[in-house]
Amino acid sequence: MPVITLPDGSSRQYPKAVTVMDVAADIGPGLAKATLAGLVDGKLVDASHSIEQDASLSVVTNKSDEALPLLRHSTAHLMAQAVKQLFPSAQVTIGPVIDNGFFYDFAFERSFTPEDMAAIEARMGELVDQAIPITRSEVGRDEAVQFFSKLGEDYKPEIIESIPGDETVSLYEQGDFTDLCRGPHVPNTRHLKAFKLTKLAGAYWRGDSDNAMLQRIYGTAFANPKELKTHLHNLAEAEKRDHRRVGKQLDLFHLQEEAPGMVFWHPRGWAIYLAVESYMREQQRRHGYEEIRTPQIVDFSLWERSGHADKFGDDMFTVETDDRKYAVKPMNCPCHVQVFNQGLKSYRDLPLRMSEFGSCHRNEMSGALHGIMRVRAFTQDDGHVFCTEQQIQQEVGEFIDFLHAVYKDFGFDEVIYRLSTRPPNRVGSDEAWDKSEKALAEALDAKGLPWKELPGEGAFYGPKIEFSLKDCIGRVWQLGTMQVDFAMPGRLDASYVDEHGMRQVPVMLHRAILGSFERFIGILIENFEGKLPLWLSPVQAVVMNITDKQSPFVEQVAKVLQNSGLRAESDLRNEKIGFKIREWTLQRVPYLLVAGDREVESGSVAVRTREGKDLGVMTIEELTERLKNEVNRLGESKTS
RNA sequence: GCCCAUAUAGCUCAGUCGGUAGAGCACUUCCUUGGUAAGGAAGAGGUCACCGGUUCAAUUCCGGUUAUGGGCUCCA
Repeated sequence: MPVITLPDGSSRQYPKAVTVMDVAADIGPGLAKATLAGLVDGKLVDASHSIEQDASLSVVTNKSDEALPLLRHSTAHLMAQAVKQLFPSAQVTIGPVIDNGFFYDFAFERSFTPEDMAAIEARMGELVDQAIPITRSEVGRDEAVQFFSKLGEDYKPEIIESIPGDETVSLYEQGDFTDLCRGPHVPNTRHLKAFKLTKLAGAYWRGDSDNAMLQRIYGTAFANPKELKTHLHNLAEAEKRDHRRVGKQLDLFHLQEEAPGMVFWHPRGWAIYLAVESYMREQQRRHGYEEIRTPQIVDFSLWERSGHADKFGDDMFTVETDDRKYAVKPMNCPCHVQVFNQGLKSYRDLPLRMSEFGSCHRNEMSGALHGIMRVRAFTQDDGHVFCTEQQIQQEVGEFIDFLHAVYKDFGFDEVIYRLSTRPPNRVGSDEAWDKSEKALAEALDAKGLPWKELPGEGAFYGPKIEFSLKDCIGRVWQLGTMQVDFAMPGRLDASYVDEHGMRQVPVMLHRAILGSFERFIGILIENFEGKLPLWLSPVQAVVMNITDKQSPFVEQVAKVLQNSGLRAESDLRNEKIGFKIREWTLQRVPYLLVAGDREVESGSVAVRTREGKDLGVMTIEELTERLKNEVNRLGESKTS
């Protein structure tokens, strides 16, 4: 006699076990029709789930928070059913829900085409119209393996093998299609009425590049067509922020075939770069870093000693002369150890902080390149701290504060924290790894930051904290990093004299805040849609005349602003003021300054912001003062 | 590197069922001197990414290369 408690606090008693759907029907036929699943004691279950004992129940309809993943998962099955009907020889593998949608991977003798995708989507629509019931059954493992083997499915048995022994194996059947699945699912295909297949891609079976390449179809689904439409619209809008698009519009940089993955910075893009660089230079100086500069090419033997050649040799650019082989440096750390090694260091010198805007080259795989976010030539805001084991925690803590202060100045607050721990392929003792992983985890916890562990993702010489941000369409990019390294200093013979006069090997912390200028500026552009705060804007103000009469005055104003250290330009073109305003607004110039006869008369300009706000008339002194103050306030002026 | 797609004027794109191409914006010149998101006219501008093949003829069809885009894998 289960008593079912509903979200409104009311309860209903039943003489025997009831399903979620029974209860929904008991409440009303309208609810039964809308029922997708149930939350029984907080656990999401099928509408057909039988409730044997007293429980709380919340009926899930497409208005519930739980509906979206459910709909997407069921839509993935729907897609698989359509694919199996259209391409019977395709084999099904996995089809999970992901952020904003789902995908399903198929093994098929050929690649799917965009036309196939349209056909699949059309068939999915037909299956929805057929209102096919979706039912769950639980089976034994052997039975399940046999079932899929008989169907000629090679991948499903492999998945069944990997299901933990104490978990039941369940199948979901909808018409002529049955899939292995944990569930839950919607009770009928008729509930799936707002979906779209979005892209085709290859994907390795089990994410391993040694395995077969499968055909992945991505899609998304929503509770109703209106939400789907909104989502697609938002996505299209977000793509307008793409740094490649904005970079072209604002004439910031370009890339070309002769130098794949290497940025040609144009004057305006370089102005941003320089603003970021001089800011970082000053910040690092204030945080006790000494800036250095090390060679661009270094004999290959150094990379052999550091261990990089072994692991990354194929990805390094090399330069060969008659009798020597050099590597174009892929990173700066071994060079920094060389600087550390000059002269005898005392424990009194530690922690010793070194920084370099280090230009690095890595021959990244062609498929990895992405605009200026993933390139082959980049400059890191690199830094290394040589310290003792006891100093690690303190240094890591200070670094995290430093990083936050910098991100705040750039207007970034949604940082993703991840701790990557020991990989299978590594150097250094387990004891050293234990210590360094613990040091990083404790530093994060001490700051109360939410972090996720990425097991096995650490560098070969040590664990690392990754500080990441999202781009315009939600892709996550690593910017900052803090890595503990017990290995490299020893390999490269770094040492200091401790308080007892004994030689000790220092610990080395590798760290970056921006990561690379290229990626950071890419993220910056997308974050602000090109509307950078004043201190980063490549052109901070444009002074324009209304007729030729004001030209000398306009040039004079531009000069005054330039002499105050502002990036100002004049626009004396024979164009109407409306045209100039439009052009410079589209160029995201923060301040548009107009001088007509009236302003010349009073030695002032009419000030308009790129947001279209009229700030009235200001004298040149007032204006200069205002702009300089705003520049000094840095990131507070975030506008997006 | 792997799977798929794409490559036409400076930019955004159209087009050619195989007969060497077009628009808008930008550019140049001229007219216009106009007060806050596009004033008007004329002109110039393309080995249709590159290399091969098929063909009387290839920008178009086929193959390869390179680059770019979306994923996968990788990311010291």
